Amino acid sequence: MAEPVTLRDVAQRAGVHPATASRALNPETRPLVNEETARRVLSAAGELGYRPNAVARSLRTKRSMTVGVLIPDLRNPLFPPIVRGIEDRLAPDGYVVLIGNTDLDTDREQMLFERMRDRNVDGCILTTAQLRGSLLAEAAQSGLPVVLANRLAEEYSFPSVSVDNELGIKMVIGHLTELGHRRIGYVAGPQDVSTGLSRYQGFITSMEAAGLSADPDRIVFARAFSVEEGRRCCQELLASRPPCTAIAAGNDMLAVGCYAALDDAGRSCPDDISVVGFNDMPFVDRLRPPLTTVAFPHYQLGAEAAELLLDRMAGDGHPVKVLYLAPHLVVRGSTAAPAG
Amino acid sequence: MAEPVTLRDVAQRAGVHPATASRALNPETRPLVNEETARRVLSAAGELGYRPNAVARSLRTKRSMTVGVLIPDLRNPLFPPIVRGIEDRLAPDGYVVLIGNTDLDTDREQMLFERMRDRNVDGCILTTAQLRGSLLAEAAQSGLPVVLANRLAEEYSFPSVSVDNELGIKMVIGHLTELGHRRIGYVAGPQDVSTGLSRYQGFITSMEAAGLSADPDRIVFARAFSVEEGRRCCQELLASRPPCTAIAAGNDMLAVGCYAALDDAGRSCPDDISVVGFNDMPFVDRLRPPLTTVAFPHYQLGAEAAELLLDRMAGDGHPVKVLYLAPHLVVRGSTAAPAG
DNA sequence: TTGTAGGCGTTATCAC
DNA sequence: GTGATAACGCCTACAA
Repeated sequence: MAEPVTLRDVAQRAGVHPATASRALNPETRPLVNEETARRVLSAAGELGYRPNAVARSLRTKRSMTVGVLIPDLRNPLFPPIVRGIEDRLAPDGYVVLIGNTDLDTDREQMLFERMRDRNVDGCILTTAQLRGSLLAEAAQSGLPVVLANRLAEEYSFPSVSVDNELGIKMVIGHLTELGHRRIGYVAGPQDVSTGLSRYQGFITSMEAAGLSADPDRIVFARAFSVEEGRRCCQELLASRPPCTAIAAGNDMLAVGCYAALDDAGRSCPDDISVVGFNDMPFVDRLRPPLTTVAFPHYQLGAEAAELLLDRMAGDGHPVKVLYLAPHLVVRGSTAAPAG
Repeated sequence: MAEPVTLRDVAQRAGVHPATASRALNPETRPLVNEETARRVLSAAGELGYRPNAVARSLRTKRSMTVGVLIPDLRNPLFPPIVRGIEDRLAPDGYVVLIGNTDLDTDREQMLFERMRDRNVDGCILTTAQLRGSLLAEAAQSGLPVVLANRLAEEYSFPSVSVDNELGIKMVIGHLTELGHRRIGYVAGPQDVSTGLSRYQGFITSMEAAGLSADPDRIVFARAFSVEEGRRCCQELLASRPPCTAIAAGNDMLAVGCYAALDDAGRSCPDDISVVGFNDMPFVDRLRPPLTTVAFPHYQLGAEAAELLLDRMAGDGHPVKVLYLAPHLVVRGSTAAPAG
């Protein structure tokens, strides 16, 4: 196959000691070595096709130039742009991304986090942490640089980037009430995840602020941010009396589930019932009907999280930053004035 | 912060030599050590919360329990299920996944592949290789276990999993001709990628087999598998005379682009023009109109690729396997009989 | 400016 | 069955 070229090989060819070769090859220490010598080393390295062994370097320097990214499920269209934003911000600095899907399963989260730590990652971006899971405790205690993306922690202080969920929901309720809706149902996401909780709280607050009752009969809790759960919850809502004229969903996946339930029940959106989502996932503008939803810049959220992580890893004692991205409402075809 | 527990710490606490502790901790070599001693070591490790340092181990053993996955762009909904399938198949065996988005850019491909090799990955899954790019040459020469997913190599022999693209296109043409279409346009994907090329070839072959002419005026080549390119190509097709009554697209992204171009032009799908995609990406069943397309099991494709890679990494001299998954046509609302 | 030496945490190969 | 030793490839005081 192929014989790996090591620093010794380069040094030998350049006629210098490996230590000198190391210094010449490393931009940081290059000034320490004679220009001419450095040139010889560099060209020897080039000719041999030398690539430093990142593992050996990592063992020595305690830096792996690798970061871990934990997400619930890549198949949720919300996450690909976030991951992409992370990678794009990190790649120019030489980092590479380890990815792990957790399914919001505590054990799996734990396992993946440990595997990443074992591999000496320089930092982690979590979009996955349960509000009070042991993962956050472990992360905090480990001293590993950790940044939260699209999530907030209750009890620990991590840098984070997220959306102003309350504000987003407020926009949703504002839009629906303007259209004339009064009986608004809510499909809430899991309450042990910060996005689920804060949007739910935002719903309650906004409804009350609008002088409407957040009737518990018109609130259903999904066990996961999934299409299937959205469908189930919507079915329940359809049975409530008097019926809702609009449904707000904790995220777009749940909203798509509502579409499915409405189809099943032979109800039309928005003629019979309006539906609003949250996230503005890719392609929801092309659903039938196009989904009215709360948008925020996903890619940028990832990029910002990466930026925070870089700060953190540089360890310049920056204070812990908590960033909020502004949401905005995108009105499309899934909302209309109530029928009556 | 936290003091990392090393093998020496465990050994010391168990009152044995580090080498013995190592043997006791490793299932493979445990039989070599006294049961009682092993027990002591294990419990010492447990009490201290010992986790072996994967980097050090990797330096020594030349295995990193890490595999690299290169894809064009995670934001193309085709890839998340594939990546997920890969991870799920690999995780039980202790592997972790490094991911890289290449945008089909040769330099970026190269860079990411090298970074992964530097980190001593045990293998790579490529869904991204240009047909004749230097990446494949480098991969072949490196001796690193490499598997192709959703791609085929022209000049090298790699294990691979892909769809039978010719067959898929044949189904598309069969469906359209049955509906009565004769003037069928084609939005071809990039020809330097195997999926683009084989589907294009399949189109030509199928058209001829159906006794139709594959008129060059009704074939447009996209420079990328993107919505934007699909839109552009469809615009061109709309200008051809006599006009097509149906458009087949090289993949779903291009088909979505066709939707956009039709919207722009005020043409209706399927009333004015039928559109067919390829891939059955998630959510295309919920587009407006639901997209008729060629489906295949994405998740399973990833899982199979991972399986092939595991074989390869085990190095049991298996012959090179080339796997094809059967496609099937999913007829939805975007196709209908031609207007006239 | 360059060479020497030691060690990062493991595991493999010896001896005992 | 266990301990000693060396080495994986690199970096970095320190000495020259």
